[in-house]
Amino acid sequence: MARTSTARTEPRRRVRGGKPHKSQRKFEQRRQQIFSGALACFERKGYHETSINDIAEAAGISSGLIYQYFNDKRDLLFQVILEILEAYNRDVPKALVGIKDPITRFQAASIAYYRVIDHRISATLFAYRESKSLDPDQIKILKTKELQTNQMLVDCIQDCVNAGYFATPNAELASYWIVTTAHAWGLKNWRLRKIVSFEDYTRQTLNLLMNGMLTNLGRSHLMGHDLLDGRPL
Amino acid sequence: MARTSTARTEPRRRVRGGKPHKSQRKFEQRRQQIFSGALACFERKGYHETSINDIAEAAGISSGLIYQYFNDKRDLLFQVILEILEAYNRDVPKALVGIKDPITRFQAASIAYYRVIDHRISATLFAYRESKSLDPDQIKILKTKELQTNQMLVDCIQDCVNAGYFATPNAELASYWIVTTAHAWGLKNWRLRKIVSFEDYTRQTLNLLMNGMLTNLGRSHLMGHDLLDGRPL
Amino acid sequence: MARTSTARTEPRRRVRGGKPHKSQRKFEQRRQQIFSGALACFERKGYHETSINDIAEAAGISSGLIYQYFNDKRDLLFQVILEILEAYNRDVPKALVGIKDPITRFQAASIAYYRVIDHRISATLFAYRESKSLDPDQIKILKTKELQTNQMLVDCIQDCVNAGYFATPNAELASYWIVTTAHAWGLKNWRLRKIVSFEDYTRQTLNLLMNGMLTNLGRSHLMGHDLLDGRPL
Amino acid sequence: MARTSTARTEPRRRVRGGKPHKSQRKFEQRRQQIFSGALACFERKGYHETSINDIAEAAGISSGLIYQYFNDKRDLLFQVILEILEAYNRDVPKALVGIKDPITRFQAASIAYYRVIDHRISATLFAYRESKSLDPDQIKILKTKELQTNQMLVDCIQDCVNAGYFATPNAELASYWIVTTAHAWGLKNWRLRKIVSFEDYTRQTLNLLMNGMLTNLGRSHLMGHDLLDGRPL
DNA sequence: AATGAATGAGCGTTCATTCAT
DNA sequence: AATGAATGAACGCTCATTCAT
Repeated sequence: MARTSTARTEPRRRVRGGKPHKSQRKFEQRRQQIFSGALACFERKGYHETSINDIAEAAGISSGLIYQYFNDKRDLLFQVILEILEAYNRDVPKALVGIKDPITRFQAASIAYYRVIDHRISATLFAYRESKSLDPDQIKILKTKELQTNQMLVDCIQDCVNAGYFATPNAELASYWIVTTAHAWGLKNWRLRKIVSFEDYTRQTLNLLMNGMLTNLGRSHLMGHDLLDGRPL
Repeated sequence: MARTSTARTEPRRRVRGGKPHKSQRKFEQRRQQIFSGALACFERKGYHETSINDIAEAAGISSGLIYQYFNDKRDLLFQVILEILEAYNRDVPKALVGIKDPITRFQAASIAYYRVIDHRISATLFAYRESKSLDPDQIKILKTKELQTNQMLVDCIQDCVNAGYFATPNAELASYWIVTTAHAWGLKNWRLRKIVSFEDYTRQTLNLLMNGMLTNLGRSHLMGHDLLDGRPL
Repeated sequence: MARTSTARTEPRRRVRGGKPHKSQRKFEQRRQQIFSGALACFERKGYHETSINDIAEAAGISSGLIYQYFNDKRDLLFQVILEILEAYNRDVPKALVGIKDPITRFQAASIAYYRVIDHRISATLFAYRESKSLDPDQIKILKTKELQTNQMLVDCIQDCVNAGYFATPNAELASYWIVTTAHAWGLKNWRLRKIVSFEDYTRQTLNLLMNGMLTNLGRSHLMGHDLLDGRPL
Repeated sequence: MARTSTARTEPRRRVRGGKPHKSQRKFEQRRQQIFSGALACFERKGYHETSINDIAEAAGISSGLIYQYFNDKRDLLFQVILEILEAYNRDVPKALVGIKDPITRFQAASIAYYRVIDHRISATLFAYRESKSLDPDQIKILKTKELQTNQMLVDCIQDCVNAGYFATPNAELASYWIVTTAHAWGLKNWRLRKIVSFEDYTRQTLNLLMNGMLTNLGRSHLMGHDLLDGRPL
């Protein structure tokens, strides 16, 4: 009866030993439906103010059905936040495909990170706000996921350091400068968007950060193919 | 039942036209008691998970009494967050007293800002998380309050720009670099504290940001009295 | 959050560290009110078919209040059954006050036992039916309580055996003959009451059981003061 | 939605005028499957705690299919209890086949009754517990069924009385002594099995009861072929 | 000023039952 | 014949808020 506080991910159907669905397709579709409904509600009203019925309504289904796809409301919250973080994890590497030059890779990764935040500002805010409501095991998973994303930035920075382009004593700290300023675009968007455009914010902030990290070698290496020079980002 | 969406601040006693307190002193004391209890609970468990009874118990009073000092639970939340922001507003100016040099003022203000965050990390996290639960009017007030604090930084930066020490096209954006990296120390403290000390974080991050803003004039002016050079911050 | 499956008895108020009630009297009164309402509902409709709202209504209070006196519905069930068993425990000893003769004591105890069942037939049925719904710890407590009551009968029987009046190899088994025939009056009352009166049932059944246990000494000792001889029981 | 309070027994297929089954055999097989699953669940967890899905899973079929064999969950409960009572009805007569002597018949019937309870203790407990959940019409049917079984004992006793072996004013009451003590073996098994074996319980209890009923004629008639004398029951 | 008993709306969750496939 | 996805009413329980004391 008592649920141990493990970070359950599987929908109940599976858990309870039911057979797999006839149609995995239909199953995933429904899941997405609920996901979208839940995300929309959570973003708008927050986790606690959203009732299961709100979600059901937003998803166009009955409330009971949700429990065939998610263990409980908290599980749904977890899944939704996880999905947001995984989107980060998916988008950043995509931006690096085919890019060889270390500094360009760093710039591309950073811009991608800024962009993914910009595209999902309210989802990002929501993830910041509501993670606290999860149980410790789930939070640990989210943190791990976040560190994975950050690691991609850390790797880019370390490559620049190894190539002699960046001089920064702590690559992970440096990665947090990117992460932090990206998130800041979301967290303080209510004000920032009134004083700079997304492009300007990205350009100026990245320039500032790179300025502080570049060696002379890096600075001269960069000339001619700085991603931040070209007009459209 | 129906809540009008005014950002009520006054305790009910006043509102209802009751007589003034025999002892304003006693009144403030009680208020503080409730404040402290509420903040402690909110930080630990979050707003929604905290019940009025939790707060009453933490404050050592009865639950009913809370309603003589605050209109409702949300009002209490509002006051508590307001108090946190006001602490920022109080501490930063204190650090500037007697300092004349623009760059030193900027550094002192920034360090003060970092420090106030560091001293109240969980309160800061809490304010970030729970502001969403307030009603629009209350949120507007908080934003105004936040802009006031930021304005102090903006002013410092603008003074540096005017003196020819900083070259930065947008002083408010620059102030956000301070604000967001300071907040980041709180928001990502779970990870950052494992890779840098508060002092190192502050020193390195401020150095980075200044590096990108200083003019040559500023750079030479700074020599000899850079707050970030002396060992203890 | 997760409640461990201990057999809680105390009302929540006390448990949660609240201060004791101003008026213990009022508290007990309310508790009794809920008790009576719950027992009435449980007897009539069974535990599962009874909703908390049914009980609240029967008790003339609001549903929420129940949770200030009982931990949950199951706790209420437990308390109610416990109360029933304790009534057995109270009534049987009363019947023995001042009686010295072993056989008379045995008869008096048995009659008392039969009587207490007869007076609370539906409560007895209810206890039989619903104990299964309790958690193991609570069931253990009930079993202990039941054994305490039985022990009084065992003692009476053993005294008779020691005095040479009864010859029965197993006093506890013999006590169960009393207990089960008494319970049978409740369990099969729907039929038994159509073929014998309570008095006749008691008289005939006890006579039968004693017949099988009495020694010749016991039989002659009994003459002249057999409780089962006098007309009114 | 509105349930008419008839004691429906027939599976829906029949009711709705569907064609007869290709294979009555298959039909009965399925029915048994569901029966077994339901009984297993009901005994272990009780009626209310068992969900239709539990039963479906235990029976290895889908939940929907149950409704082609039973009207609703209550109907299934009814059938299962009915089946338990019918097992009593089947087993007791079997024990009497070929036996002529009245007292021996009585003994054989009684032992058979004790035995059938012993073999299905948890089913017996379950029937006691859950009958309350049925509707009045269904309960009436169960009572009738129970009286039928009892009647076999009554007949045996009456035969003994008619033959002058037993002196007991009320044969049905006497039959209840058997029934009651047999059921007691189930109801109080948690304790009784710790103080006597099934054989000892049966032997001692039956001896006790017979002692009280036998006439001198009966007593001398019994000599030499008392079923309770031989070692193995 | 202070208490805490009392309320009752509202929540998350379950599950018997239906029905399209 | 058989499935299991879908429904939605109903439950146990919580807690902000009120108010008699």
